[in-house]
Amino acid sequence: MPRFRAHVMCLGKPMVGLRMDLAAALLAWYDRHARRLPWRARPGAARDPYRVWLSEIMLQQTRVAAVIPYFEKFVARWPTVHDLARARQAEVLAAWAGLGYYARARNLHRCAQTVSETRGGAFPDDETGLAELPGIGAYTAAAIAAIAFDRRTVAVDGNVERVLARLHGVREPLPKSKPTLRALAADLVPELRAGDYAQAVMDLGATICTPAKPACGLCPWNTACAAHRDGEAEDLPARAAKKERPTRHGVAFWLERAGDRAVLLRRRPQEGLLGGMVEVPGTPWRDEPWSTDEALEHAPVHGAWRPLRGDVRHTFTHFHLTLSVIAATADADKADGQWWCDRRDLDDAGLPTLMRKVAKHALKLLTPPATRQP
DNA sequence: TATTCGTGGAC
DNA sequence: TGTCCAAGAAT
Repeated sequence: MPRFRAHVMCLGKPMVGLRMDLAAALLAWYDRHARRLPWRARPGAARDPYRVWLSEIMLQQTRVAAVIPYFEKFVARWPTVHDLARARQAEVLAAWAGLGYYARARNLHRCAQTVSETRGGAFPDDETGLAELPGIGAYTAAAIAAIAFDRRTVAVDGNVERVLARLHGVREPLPKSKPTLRALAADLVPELRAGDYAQAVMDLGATICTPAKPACGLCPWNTACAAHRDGEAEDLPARAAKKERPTRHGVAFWLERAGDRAVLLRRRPQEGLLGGMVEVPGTPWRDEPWSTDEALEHAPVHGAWRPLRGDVRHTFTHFHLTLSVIAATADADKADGQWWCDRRDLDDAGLPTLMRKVAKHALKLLTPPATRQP
């Protein structure tokens, strides 16, 4: 690391000099290469804490490319935190459908109501106050405080952990190395431009210091990077072995109303997987496959149920799911908590991805080829 | 501290 | 096809 070492020796205060030089180099890189993202203010323009907050919640464990269309949809429909607070939870969940981790949407709505109703629409401007709000944890509080209010915080996310593990050659696997990486990250945060710095590390991690095949040749920190020097950038950070995912099984009941062929839907309970989301009625999910007779005990109505060939496969974070689908036509009225959804409205019904797969599967098998859409 | 929460792109 | 894992939080 010739360039940095020379600078350090001149200063006579090695760690301070190194830190200043690294932060300055990263900010200079950021000034040239910052991605233009919908939630980022133009240089010199005022930051909108609502947009910063909304983007940070959406970006939790979610890639930028997946977030952008959702962010645009949300700010167009709910331009301020007051607008979002006044929305029905069902509307917010439907708009969030497909983005995953639905507790984020429930907490987002609660948070908007708190900020709107008890704070006049003003978000807390420091880390401590932000962290008291639902859905805002240690990382997000630090990130919002830095990006929206230019507080000098230490926002440590997956990008920062990866970049710091490589920069310092930390071989201890995550998550045990978290405290070490946080301390190393804290040493680098500059006094000025804390918000830009936080976003710069994100961009570095997302575009240069990527998990696979990092572009070390383009990295503003490559001359200081221990992993690059030792040829092990792609091997860091190490991670504890993850345990294998079991496969669970369920049966979905595709019920069409006689006449207009509207489809029966219902809402899942607030807690747990897909909490509060719309679903096609079904059995519980368990480790063993279901026989048809067994599944029918959970059917929403009695009728001439017949299995559809094939099944629907979906993978969640911690298990695989295989759903078989059985179908029937009913004259019966809906039960409490359930409703009929016109076939043409299914795309806008707020179905999570698993349930969209169920609908696609059933529609394909139950729609006569002659009338199927081209 | 460990588990439970989605989804889709990259490989 | 399967595996990895991404701007984490809540419990």
